[in-house]
Amino acid sequence: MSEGQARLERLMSMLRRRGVILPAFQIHGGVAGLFDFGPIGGRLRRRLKNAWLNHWLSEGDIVEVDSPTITPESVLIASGHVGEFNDYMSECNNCNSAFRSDHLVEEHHPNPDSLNSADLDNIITERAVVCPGCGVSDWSNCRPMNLMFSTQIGAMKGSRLAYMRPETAQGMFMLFPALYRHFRGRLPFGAVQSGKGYRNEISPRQGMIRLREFNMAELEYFIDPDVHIPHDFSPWDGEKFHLVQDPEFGEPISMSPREAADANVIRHPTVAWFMARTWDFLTSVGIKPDKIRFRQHEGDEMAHYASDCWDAEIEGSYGWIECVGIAHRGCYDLNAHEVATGDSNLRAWRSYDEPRIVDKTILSGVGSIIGPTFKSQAGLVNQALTEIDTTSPTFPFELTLADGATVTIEEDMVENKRVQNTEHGEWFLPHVVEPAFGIDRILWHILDHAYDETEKGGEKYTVLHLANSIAPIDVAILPLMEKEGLDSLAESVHRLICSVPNLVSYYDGSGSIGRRYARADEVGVPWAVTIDHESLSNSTATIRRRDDGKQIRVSIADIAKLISDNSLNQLF
RNA sequence: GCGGAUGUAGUGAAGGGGUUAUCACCUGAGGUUUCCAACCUCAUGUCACGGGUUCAAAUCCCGUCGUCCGCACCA
Repeated sequence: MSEGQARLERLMSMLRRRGVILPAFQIHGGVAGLFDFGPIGGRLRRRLKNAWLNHWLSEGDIVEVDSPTITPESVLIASGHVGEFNDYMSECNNCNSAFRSDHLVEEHHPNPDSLNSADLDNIITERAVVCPGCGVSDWSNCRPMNLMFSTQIGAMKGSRLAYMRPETAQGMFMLFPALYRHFRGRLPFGAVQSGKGYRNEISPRQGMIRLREFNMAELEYFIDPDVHIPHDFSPWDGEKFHLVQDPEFGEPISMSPREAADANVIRHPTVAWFMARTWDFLTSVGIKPDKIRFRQHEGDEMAHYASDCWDAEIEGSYGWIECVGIAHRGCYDLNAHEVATGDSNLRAWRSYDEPRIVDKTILSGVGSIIGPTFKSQAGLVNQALTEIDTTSPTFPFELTLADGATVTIEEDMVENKRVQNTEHGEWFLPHVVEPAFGIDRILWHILDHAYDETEKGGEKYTVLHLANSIAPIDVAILPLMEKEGLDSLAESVHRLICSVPNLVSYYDGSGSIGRRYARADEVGVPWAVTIDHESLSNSTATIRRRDDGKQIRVSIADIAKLISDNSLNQLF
């Protein structure tokens, strides 16, 4: 076993032992890909999610929403997830490799995605498709592999097929009309949502990296594609981001976000801006800057909805792992839901600078002829006539109606008509830039980067260097000994600190003082207050800094304030 | 799904047809200790589940479930 793997195992043992992250349902045998967050981990994740939420809410034009995890099938059909996730798999009976059936028939069918399982099996058999692995043509029947968890809403006959959401984004698209009203029709604006997402992985591996139920935090930022947003890139002018471009466009390069946007390495400035803000977030919660890179998706790995996508990848024990996807989704989703539902509220209004007087000539059906000729179809014919481009067709011509029927239009059935309209603006589909964060993956890398195995007095010593802002416990309260009133004073300090909202302390009185410092260091408690005899006489206590063990003496009454306003470091 | 490995206290490991299943660390209580995993005494807690063989199964056999590693899959 490599040293890296050995370190990984020691880290995971520690996380289990100390109640940070544990395999779920262990007494029932456990389930791969599902984890519990214990007393330390639960708090850590809460702090991380809060940090994420505050990071985006501080922008001022972004709001928080929350939508259901159970999602009706039709939503996910419209979004493309049902099609994308309902892949058929064929297995080679010779070498037991499994492949996507539609990939196997790609050369024999123009649109393999549209085929059902029987068609796929037929083509594979008739064309004697050979196994890419072993070259033999001996296939099992294909089976659907749905990566979404399905369920029903309601019972029995009245039930409706649904899935556990594979992403939170669709919920935010459903809320677009409410968001649009909330912001009184002014783009750009955004919405964030953090919550659970589900994916029924065939075989989850790599611990926290591939989960079946995971915490995601997504932001949908709605923009007018025709309006240039003047992003301020100056905060990052001194930073060089590690950008791995699609090889088609160029070599990996180091650039500030401003340079990358100007040079069109990042194609949309809003995408560049979100990449920069993502970098801010990751570094603020303790991800090491030199272990972050942005990698552009290559054309063939782009998700079905994305038109340009950059992943923030973080390097850790499993190599470079995608932790954030920043995608320019265009108007894909709003358009898809508009088409699926016919709902007209998924658009935004764009006023023209000047009202436009549109003067045009259109083909108009002559009612006295259209009516008797087409009878019940007459309405559809008139409708279709207004939609054709030309005003001077050659007669007679075939006209296709909305219901698919075709009719023949003679010259005497139509006449040219001049109409004049004043248009003050237009309804358009906003575009969306979506940064999507994998909270669990980020959390894992925070732990991975913070986990420091050092030596102390010839013994192994581990410290978790968590950022103060996300440390699950703010301070440990330790009586030097549990006697002579030191213990009761320490208990009261502990309760005092816990009574302050958003401050968490823990009391530890067992074992030598050094052991208790070690216990606190191992789970990343940044501060340790020690109550000693001097505390009894003058109400002061020592406070120890985790990362260097240095101590200063402060008034007990000041401790809560010093920790909550993060000003302690200035006293050292 | 396939192949291989595997399942023993909170963690990490040893062992094994026989009556109290072992070790270290950890945890708890007491003692000691005036600031960095000290020491002493004591204590809690374990053989994945189900069936079979047997006088006796944690051990052997069968099955199930789970986990890990490869293959494949991974918007």
